[in-house]
Amino acid sequence: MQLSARGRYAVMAMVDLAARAPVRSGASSSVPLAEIALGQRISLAYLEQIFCRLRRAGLVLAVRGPGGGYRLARAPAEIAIIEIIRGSGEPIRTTRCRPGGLPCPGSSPALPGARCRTHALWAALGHEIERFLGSVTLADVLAGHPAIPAAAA
Amino acid sequence: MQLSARGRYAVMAMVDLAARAPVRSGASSSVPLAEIALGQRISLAYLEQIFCRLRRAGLVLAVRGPGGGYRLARAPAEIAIIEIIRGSGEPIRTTRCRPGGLPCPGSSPALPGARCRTHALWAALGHEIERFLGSVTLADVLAGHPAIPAAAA
DNA sequence: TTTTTCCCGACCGTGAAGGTCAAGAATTCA
DNA sequence: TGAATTCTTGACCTTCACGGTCGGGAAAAA
Repeated sequence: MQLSARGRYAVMAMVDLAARAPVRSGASSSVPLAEIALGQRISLAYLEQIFCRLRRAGLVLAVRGPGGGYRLARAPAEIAIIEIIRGSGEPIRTTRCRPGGLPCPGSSPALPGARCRTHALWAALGHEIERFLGSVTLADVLAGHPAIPAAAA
Repeated sequence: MQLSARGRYAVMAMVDLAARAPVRSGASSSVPLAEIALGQRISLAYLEQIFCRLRRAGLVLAVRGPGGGYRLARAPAEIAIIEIIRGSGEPIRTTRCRPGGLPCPGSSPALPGARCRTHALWAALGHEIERFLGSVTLADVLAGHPAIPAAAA
């Protein structure tokens, strides 16, 4: 059970972006990737890949040319962490069962729906993860109390 | 974010073992791995690796020789899924931050505790996953309603 | 003493994660 | 206009851990 670097980097970079944006002079100015790469110690080339996906997911806006960079497409409080992880192309995979009602690899033919006995468990785990990451926003992380909603739940 | 095969196989095999045990004639008889391997379509050699770990974790008991095999060390209701996953040696890794209070790779020196801003988020996610998997037992999965405690929470 | 089963370390191939490179396109400023 | 800056994109490469095999052993029962 592990989170890959891409999803983690994506969230780290978005947090960094959100943190830098308000400091700028202009209200709607953008932050170049080079700055974030430096701050988060992520290679610029790799970060470009990630932001390309985030842009296509509609989470950030790109501005080219001198003085350009990236901006959040929405307010930090309106962006859930799950959106960033999904937007980065990182899948939440808890099963390897085939989709579309096909029988799971380990299922016995006698079982109802040809689902393996553990299928519901993995599905529930996936939902639980998505529920949690959907309940935390960029603003929460920035404010430094992302654990609160989880502990309270 | 994905669960590796080892942890998943471990749980599948334990469920299978728990399901087969009551069917046996003797009350405390054991199930040979070959049977489980066949039922779950997992290679016997790989399954042996996994059960070796589960045994060392104290989750199953091994009996050698003809008529031997494995038995659950405890009642299904007393075995939480998280124990199986931990016992199989699968780590729940949501961060890559260095342990022991060392600064996270991406942390800015100005941040308190030299923790990256997303550290608390990943830690909370890890706790959430462990909480869920700790709330479901082998008996729940066998009974077929492992999703209930999650949905209710 | 043979069979069955667990025990365990060594080994290996593959796929995907993680990361680099290079060429290009849009935009701004001098 | 042209040069600098920054995003855009696809192709490419490298490493490594996962998933899996192999082979020899040891215990226990028949």
